Amino acid sequence: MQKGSLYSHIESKADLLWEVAREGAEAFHAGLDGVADDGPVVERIRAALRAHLRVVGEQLDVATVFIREWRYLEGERRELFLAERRRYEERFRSLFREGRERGELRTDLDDGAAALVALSSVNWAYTWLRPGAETDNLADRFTDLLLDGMRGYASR
Amino acid sequence: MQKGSLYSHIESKADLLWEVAREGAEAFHAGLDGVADDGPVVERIRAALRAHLRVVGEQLDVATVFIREWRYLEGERRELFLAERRRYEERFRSLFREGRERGELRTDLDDGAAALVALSSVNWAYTWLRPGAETDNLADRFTDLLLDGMRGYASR
DNA sequence: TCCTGGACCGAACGATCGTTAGGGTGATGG
DNA sequence: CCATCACCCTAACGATCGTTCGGTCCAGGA
Repeated sequence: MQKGSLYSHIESKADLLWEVAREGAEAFHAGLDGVADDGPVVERIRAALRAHLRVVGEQLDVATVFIREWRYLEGERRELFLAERRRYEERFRSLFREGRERGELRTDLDDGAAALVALSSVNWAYTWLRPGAETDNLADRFTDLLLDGMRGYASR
Repeated sequence: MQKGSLYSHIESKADLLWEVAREGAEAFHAGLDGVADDGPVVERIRAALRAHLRVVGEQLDVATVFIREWRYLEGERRELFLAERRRYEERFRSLFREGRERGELRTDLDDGAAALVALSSVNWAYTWLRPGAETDNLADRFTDLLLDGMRGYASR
């Protein structure tokens, strides 16, 4: 397709970015929607990381916009997107908070830092993950590392 | 400064990118050079994460090139840079490997995954860290989370 | 069958980008 | 005091980018 032909599908480049950004928000939130809202928090965290990495692996371009390229949004759209993004991060964080409150995670857990480290790990994957690669195993390795840590042995 | 004036300092935009990329490699490797090569591995990991985050906080633009923008390098420079970057990651990984071999970290540790998660966490900071912000505390929070994990209590 | 509409092409537009050239300014040192 | 040099400016160039427009092609419906 020639560059000009694109404009029978979109209104402007900014519009296209906005559409892809919304598609990304939808995909990532839909991933979290598939995570049970009860049961062991540890398994819900695993499911959330799997869902996130799955979107990155299966919709790499959309994920790239949601993760990084959204910052070229302008005006009100930027604010609307940021609200969705903060909501996504908050949904993650509340997983860790709930785990701490229920005693399934350390009672001294800094859930903000925990969500940040977990999301950093899976976000960064958009820079190196091959499109279409298998991601569930990777997500599980991340989950085990984050939950059990690197030293000593954990309770599992 | 007007854009044209820049060219009394550089040869081309590509040259500038190359210079900043090398400056980044130097800064990050210098950070690791400041980490002791003996003593408790756990403290060396802490020092390495501190050093990395310090570069991100103090030289955000240089760090951004080292972490992400290097991919616009072309030809041989790209290969040279990638070798330096791989070496940096390998230096990190060898920390975790040594920790495992010495029994200071889990004997079943996947040191590749460990280095990936640790570096992802600190790399991602270039997207949100405020330039000049204090980073040592943050690095310590990351270190504790990664080493001790999120569930149960660890040996410290 | 013809007509319509959607998808794409090809060429062009103005704006921006990377770069060059020529010139001005101000500090430094012989 | 003048020459020099580093540093920056302005103006312009060609290339690329985002966008528009007229036209072609083709599938589906009347």
